[in-house]
Amino acid sequence: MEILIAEDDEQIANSLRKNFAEDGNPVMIAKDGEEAIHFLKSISFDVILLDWRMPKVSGIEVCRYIRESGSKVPIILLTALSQVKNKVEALNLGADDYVTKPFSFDELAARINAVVRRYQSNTNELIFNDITLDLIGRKVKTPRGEIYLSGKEFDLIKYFILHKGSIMSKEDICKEVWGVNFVPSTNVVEATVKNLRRKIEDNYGKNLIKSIYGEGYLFIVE
Amino acid sequence: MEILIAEDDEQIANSLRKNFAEDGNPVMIAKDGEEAIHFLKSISFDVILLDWRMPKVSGIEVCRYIRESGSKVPIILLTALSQVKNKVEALNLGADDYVTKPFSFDELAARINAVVRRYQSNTNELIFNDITLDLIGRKVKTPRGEIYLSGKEFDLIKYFILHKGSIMSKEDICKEVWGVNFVPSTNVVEATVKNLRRKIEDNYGKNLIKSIYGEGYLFIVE
DNA sequence: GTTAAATATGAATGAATTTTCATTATTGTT
DNA sequence: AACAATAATGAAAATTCATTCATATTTAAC
Repeated sequence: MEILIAEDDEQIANSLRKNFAEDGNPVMIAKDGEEAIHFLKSISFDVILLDWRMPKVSGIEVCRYIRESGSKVPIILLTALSQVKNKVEALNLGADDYVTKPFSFDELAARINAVVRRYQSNTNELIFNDITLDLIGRKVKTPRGEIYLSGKEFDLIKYFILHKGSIMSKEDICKEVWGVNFVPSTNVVEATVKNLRRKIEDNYGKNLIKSIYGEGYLFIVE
Repeated sequence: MEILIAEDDEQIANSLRKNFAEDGNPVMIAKDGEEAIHFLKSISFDVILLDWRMPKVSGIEVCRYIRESGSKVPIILLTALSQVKNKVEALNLGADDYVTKPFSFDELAARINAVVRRYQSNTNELIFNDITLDLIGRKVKTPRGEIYLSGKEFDLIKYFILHKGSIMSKEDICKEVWGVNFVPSTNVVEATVKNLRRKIEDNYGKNLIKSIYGEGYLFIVE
């Protein structure tokens, strides 16, 4: 989980970085709001922690900037200001949570999990590496352009990405993609996999769907 | 916004009810966790406030019950327990926020707005009267059963519901449903409207799509 | 290496959807 | 009421998609 921390107090920033690193989460630190906005223009994060008081551009202004740019990324304000009117202002501006210093790292981590969980469980995108499924528009986007998939192919790649990294039996795939009471007497599944493979490969260069002899398919995670 | 409050302290409960009522939000009060679960079985709320310590069933158990039943409704724990381990436990169980007593009503209201905003902005359903579009499953549900729509028909009814109550020109409909650079030389739009009308009428009894001579279509809101 | 089972593939079929088109019906205006 | 413009309709044509089938290739086990 990529985390952006905008915090001018080096001690706090480094302590957070250390804690997150222990949990295996890479952290990027911006020393003021201006730098945070600079990072945000080119990198996408899973959650953003903002100190309120920072040089140049304040956390609350960064928050406003993010929301005005249309992003829904989870934002947590992280500040010494404990007055109700500050909290209300931040939350109304689109922040997802507000934690006052000093705080416990465990609580912060739990709050981050809560907002990220909510964000991801309700998002309309399914992302795998640089392949993004737009679940509502039913489009597949990659840096190399859009992949045009038919309905069944889209359902199939969605199932694959949702179960990436583990072997999926053909029976289970069938149940989910073709419907509970559909028992194929032919090789529809294989045929659809074939077509999907071709389209991914055309766009992606390599194939991501591996066959496991006698067991099913595996969507590869590197 | 329908709010459920589970709180055994009558004074707190009534004070909250009064405050929410001033903002025009109807409130339902459960005096313990058991009653809260009872309400939840038949009524749907926009947000749920749970006291941790309550007779019979605790707030944290209600929270667990809600998440296990598959609901994603926003939940805020509202308690005197301020220890970090309690907060962490609640948030990890699926609560969206945790507010410790005593709290300011303004802050609580702002936190409610934050979680509800997040919840609603990312919902995958489009509801009109008793017609529900499942935007991801691309299904249309009504109390009289499911309506089976083809791709174009689904896109069209989605556009209609999003713009209900105002006249939609055929050019605008075309742009959105068929794509920006599609200029029909035939009456595709009318033909698709016809098919959609028939399917809605078969299920719904009456037609909801009105033609405005010379201007376009209007999806009726009573 | 052989073999049998499992999987992959290209082409053909069948079904559903989308679009077209000719005709009919409706609307607003005179 | 007559007219012209607009909209609705049924059926046909075109297209796309899902499925089937026959054949080829790959795999694991012997």
